[in-house]
Amino acid sequence: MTWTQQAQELSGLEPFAQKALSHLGPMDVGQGTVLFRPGEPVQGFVIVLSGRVEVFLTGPTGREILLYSVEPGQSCIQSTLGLLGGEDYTGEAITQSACRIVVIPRGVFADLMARSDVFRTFVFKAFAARMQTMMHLLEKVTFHKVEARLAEELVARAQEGVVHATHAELAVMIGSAREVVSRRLDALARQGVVALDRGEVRILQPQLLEQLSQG
Amino acid sequence: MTWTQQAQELSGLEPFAQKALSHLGPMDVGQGTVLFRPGEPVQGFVIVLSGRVEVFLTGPTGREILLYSVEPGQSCIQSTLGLLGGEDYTGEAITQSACRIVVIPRGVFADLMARSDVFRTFVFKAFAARMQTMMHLLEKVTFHKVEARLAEELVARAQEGVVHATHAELAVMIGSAREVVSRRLDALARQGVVALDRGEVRILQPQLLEQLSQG
DNA sequence: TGTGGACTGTGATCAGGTCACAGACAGGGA
DNA sequence: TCCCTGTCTGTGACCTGATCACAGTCCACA
Repeated sequence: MTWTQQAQELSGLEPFAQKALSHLGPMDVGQGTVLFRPGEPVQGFVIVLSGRVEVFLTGPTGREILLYSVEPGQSCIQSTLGLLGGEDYTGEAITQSACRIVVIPRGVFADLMARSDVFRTFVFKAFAARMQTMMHLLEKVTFHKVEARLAEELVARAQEGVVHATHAELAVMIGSAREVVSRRLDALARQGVVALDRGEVRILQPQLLEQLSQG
Repeated sequence: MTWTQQAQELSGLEPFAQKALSHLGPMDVGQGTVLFRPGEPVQGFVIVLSGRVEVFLTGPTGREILLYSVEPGQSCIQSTLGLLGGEDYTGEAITQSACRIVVIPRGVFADLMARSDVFRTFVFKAFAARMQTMMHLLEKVTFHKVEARLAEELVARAQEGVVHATHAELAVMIGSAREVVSRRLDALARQGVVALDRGEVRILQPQLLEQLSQG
């Protein structure tokens, strides 16, 4: 079985497309690897088979915001921008865990876009989804308060009622500053909504948090 | 001559695609018309032949931010999101002047995407460009100061050294509040960088403004 | 045991968003 | 001509959030 079967959305690929892709070997990259940086020319279209890649935008002061994370079976749409418009990356992609990825070079990408319905749909849907995500992110950053964004992020990231992340990491996720997150968390803790520990936030009142995330 | 020749990027369309599109009549809409609102289902793919359409994001408090404006020959990519991912609009599109537009319905759109290289490239490039714009917007709103954003906008909007816009309109363009813009403009005026009048800003020192826009 | 590095807490300061309201100006009607 | 109304602009007060400058605090590892 080739790697194309690992990505559900690509498992229905036409035989000729399967063949074109089967030549490309998946590559393994360790945690913390920088897949691309702002300003770099685009190498190819990236698909993540396992692990997770996070894409950040970095401001001139060094502050960062998480644009989106790429889960297994998804593609890193940033790379498409360059392939289509010829523009360089604006974001920075870092593997959040050890990852297995496939890089589809320009030529193969263009060919498949022209000939494979399945591949084209895959790319387009991913594109549309990311665009939607970006719009929502913009909306949140522009109009929502830090408290609401933080509450939403905590709810979203919780696994069995616990979020494993430092205040600095949470700040990046919601596009704020570490100190601000610390103070907000402190306030939430004093209200008994969460309990704090080094590197983790335990959610005590999920429904209240949910409510706060609405604004 | 059909309307497809009016949009440069579409003038090289394959004959069969030309034919498919020629059935669609352009329609004229007056200034201030709302083409779509957040939450509405997507009707089709919109191309602007003449005039200008502006797409806004509106916050719960009523504050707005200009996402992008659609110039003649460009398409409104918002509409593609729905056609691909099935999601509703999140933005609001308003004609900024009297416009002539074409709406390509779902079926025709899907067909052309599959069969016409030129059309597909057109859509994709537009998609990539908007995505890039959105990234830059997000970057500006998140990391840049109001002064820099305002300066940039003034430089970009100036026609013969004059920007015709109210403070409230400028605020929407840069995603800030009217009062803040008023105060900033006031400061710039006191420094002799601009001169203010009801509904217009005259730029006195463009090079200084340019400099401010860098941060 | 202590030491460096990562994580968290805290006060001060400034930019910017929001509210409330006061003028200022333009155009139209009496 | 004068008033009236709606739009545009100016201003003070107040609060949130970003930034800076530290001071603790905890952990891992030598």
